[in-house]
Amino acid sequence: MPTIMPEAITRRSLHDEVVSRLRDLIVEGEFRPGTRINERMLCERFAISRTPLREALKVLASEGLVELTPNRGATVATFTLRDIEEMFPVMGALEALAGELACQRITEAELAEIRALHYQMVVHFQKGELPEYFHLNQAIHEAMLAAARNPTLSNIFRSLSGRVSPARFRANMSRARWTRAVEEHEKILKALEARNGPLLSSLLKEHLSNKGETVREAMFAAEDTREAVG
Amino acid sequence: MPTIMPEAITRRSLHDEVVSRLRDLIVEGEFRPGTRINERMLCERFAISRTPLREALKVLASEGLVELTPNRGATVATFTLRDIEEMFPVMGALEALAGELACQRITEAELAEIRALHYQMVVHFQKGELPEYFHLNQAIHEAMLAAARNPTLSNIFRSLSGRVSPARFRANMSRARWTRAVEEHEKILKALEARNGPLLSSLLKEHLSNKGETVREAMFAAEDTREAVG
DNA sequence: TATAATTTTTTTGCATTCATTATTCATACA
DNA sequence: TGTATGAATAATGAATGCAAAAAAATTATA
Repeated sequence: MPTIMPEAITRRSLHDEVVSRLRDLIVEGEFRPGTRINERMLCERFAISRTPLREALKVLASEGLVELTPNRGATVATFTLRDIEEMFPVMGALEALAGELACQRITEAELAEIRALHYQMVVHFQKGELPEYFHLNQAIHEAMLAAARNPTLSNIFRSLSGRVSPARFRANMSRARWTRAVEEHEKILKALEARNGPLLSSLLKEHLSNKGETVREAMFAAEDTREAVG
Repeated sequence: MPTIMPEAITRRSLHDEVVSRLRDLIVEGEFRPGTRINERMLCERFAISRTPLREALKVLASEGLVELTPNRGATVATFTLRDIEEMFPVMGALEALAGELACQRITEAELAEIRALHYQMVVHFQKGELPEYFHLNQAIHEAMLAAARNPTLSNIFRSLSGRVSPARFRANMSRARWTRAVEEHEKILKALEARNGPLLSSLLKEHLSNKGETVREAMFAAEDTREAVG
């Protein structure tokens, strides 16, 4: 990944632009898992030719957000229960590492930032504002990854996280799970403040495992109402 | 990843073929880090047009093997010391997870296979045959990943591993490091046989950390001889 | 001679076109 | 009526063509 330089004029090529736009469409749920992607249709929508679109599709395929079948085109990737069960332990391991590194490297300023995000998140929890909660939740995890000072780790985690987003975005949480998630975040913050790497590490692993369970449940619920996530 | 069905005829599209061929050229060192990739040249070499080639380059860029600069084309990705320092802890965390999962799930047959690979690898070590050693080493790690039964994990690890391969491929090891690596592998095998997840996990983390050190050293050496790895 | 400016060449980015492969629809047949 | 076969249509895969940008080469100038 190219580092973004200050002052540098960011000239994005068309296919690059298409990649992020398409990614958003998928992650934010307009293109649901399983949907067939018609090239002509998207070309008209973005007012571009097929060449950059096809290049973008290849990239998204290698990221795992779309599936390409030879001569049959692209579909938005579908996740089976199995896929979810595979992904969360991996994300757990990655975030556990991030936590350990963050404990060694985090600055007071970064910690203060995370603390602020945390308590703002708690407010949204108390008001029952799920989308806002999600947003801050993600911001906290991002901030911790940033504090780990390992862009490679961040990128891989973000990519995985992006792949589950289409499922998570539409997943409701039971109040019980939600409460528990907030409690876990409380402990995570304390461990980070104490720079207790091993503890933070195991808390994060546990936390991600529970997140996985939440998405699992949501997928079951979705299946019942014929709104399959994947 | 599409499941391979029995009887199904696997038809690879051109760009897909190009992706793996180009990847091999990079990983096996024919295209060294930093080399500019000329589209016309590669088109002639593969006897294809620019379209599938460009699609392949986009994919390899998203895998991190090549770097694309707008209007300036592609170069084989270069790794700084810093990149290496970032990647190995991540690979360590991933393989540690793989080890834990493998302890839970590995079959006797798989274990026997790994054992066989291990002792064959030791033979190559004793004969000082580095390429063969590398090959078996990789096979062992692959087999353990397979035993973890988590294709998502395997894919991510493989992708990362592929990114460092261009560096590792050309890295020599001191006899001391090599001896130590073999000793570590011995312990790893024992832990796997004992299904001792936590032990295996920490051994692998340590092992990967040492691998990182080895590559680091090799990079320094390469820099000295004006043969920069990246 | 060294440097700057300008022209030429090369290379990249994207659109378009052509060929091949799926899919759909209509027809024939049991 | 339901299935099978074949033609028509649409979609994908890859090659070519064209415009813009970058690199190289040439000329002009101090």
